[in-house]
Amino acid sequence: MNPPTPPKYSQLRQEKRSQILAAAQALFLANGYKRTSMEAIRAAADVSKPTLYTHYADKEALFGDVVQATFNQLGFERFTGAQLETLPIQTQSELRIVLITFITMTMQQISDSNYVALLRIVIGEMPHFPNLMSIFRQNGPTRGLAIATHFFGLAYQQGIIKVADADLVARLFIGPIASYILTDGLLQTGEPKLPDSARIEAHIDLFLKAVC
Amino acid sequence: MNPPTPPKYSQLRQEKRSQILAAAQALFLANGYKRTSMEAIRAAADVSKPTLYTHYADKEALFGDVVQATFNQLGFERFTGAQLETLPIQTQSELRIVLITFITMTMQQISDSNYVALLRIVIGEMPHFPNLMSIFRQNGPTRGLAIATHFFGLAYQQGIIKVADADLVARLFIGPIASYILTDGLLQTGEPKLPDSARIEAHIDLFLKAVC
DNA sequence: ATTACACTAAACCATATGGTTTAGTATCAC
DNA sequence: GTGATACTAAACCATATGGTTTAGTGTAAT
Repeated sequence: MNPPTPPKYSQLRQEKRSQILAAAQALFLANGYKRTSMEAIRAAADVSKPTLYTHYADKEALFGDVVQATFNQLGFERFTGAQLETLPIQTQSELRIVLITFITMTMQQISDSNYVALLRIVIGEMPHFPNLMSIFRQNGPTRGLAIATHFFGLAYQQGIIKVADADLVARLFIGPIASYILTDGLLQTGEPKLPDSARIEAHIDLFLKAVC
Repeated sequence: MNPPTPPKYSQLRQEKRSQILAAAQALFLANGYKRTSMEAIRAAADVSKPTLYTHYADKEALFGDVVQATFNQLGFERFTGAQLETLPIQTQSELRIVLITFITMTMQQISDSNYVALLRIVIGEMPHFPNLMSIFRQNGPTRGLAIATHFFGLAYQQGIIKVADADLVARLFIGPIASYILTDGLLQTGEPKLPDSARIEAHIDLFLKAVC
């Protein structure tokens, strides 16, 4: 639909746009919404104010784009529910491997400082930007919980686990991750110290002992 | 040290102070730090600006007091580590009762909208107010985790549970609570729908099956 | 060459904000 | 009644902020 080589007009234009987005992302994630001024973004993007405002109608629009773009960068799409559904799990040892993979990947995301910064800001600004909620439902921990719930529902149907209440199981499984997000990510400013693989496996084994 | 009946001077003064604190609390919790102006606080407290500034040196000082005061109102001191230590737990059924109590009380706190609002703001402002971190270590979920860790360490020593790694056990136990805080409290704007007592007991039983 | 696109610098505007100062009032203690 | 305490209303100040307007520059396409 779009011409494969767009005219050079819009080429320059898109360069500017990505400059703006990058600058805004850095500033918003570092300082939050209210503490970031459009003038600061303009300066960091090395762009004039009229240009800035031709790309984004106002501050809110730019902020929304930053949130969405940051999510996309963090790679939440890698572990989709569809992928989980098609995984051929028949035995407990296969289940164990999938769960370890899931937790390990999630922990990697948490250890990304951009992730924690984004989470922090979204939590703080959610009451003032209602549309953030829907964005988060499709990307953040809420989505992870939904995926896990669906997954454990299937696992029960296949007889791999013995507890029918999928939401309960999912919360028991996701819970420790949530605790790391809370105590080591959000409620602390330094770099989080996350569990190593041995601790992750220990957690999985405890979990399996509970639900199998 | 203080006279039992303070002079009426300071009586008026303290009235004004509590008016200021109440107004500031309502506005900060509802709108956040940056979105709340000193003028708005002054107006809501029905107080003049000079009075406001004789009570609090600046906005930050007032904010700090609001955070601390809100914590005190939420009653975090009720369930201290000392209380947990002195509880006479020898059997699994006793353990079960204590854990149910712990979770039930914690869930009640979570269901307080002031609690979620405070958590939200503290998480958002923590990078800009480093001293908030220490306040939270002594009050919030971090403290809950520390208490639980200590508790399960003792439970293991007494042979009630069979897993030695107290932090691991504590995170498995606290985790589902953290997941509720995250998905139903912080990452959503409406009133959280929390688990009923049947679900809490189901969770405890799963947990006990894992660690006993 | 002219037109349209995209940008720039810089001034401008209205409003908000944290905080201070001025001038004056009511009350309690002596 | 005099002085100290504690307040008030209102003006004031410097700065910041979101957003717009003005006037002008460079460049690709026709």
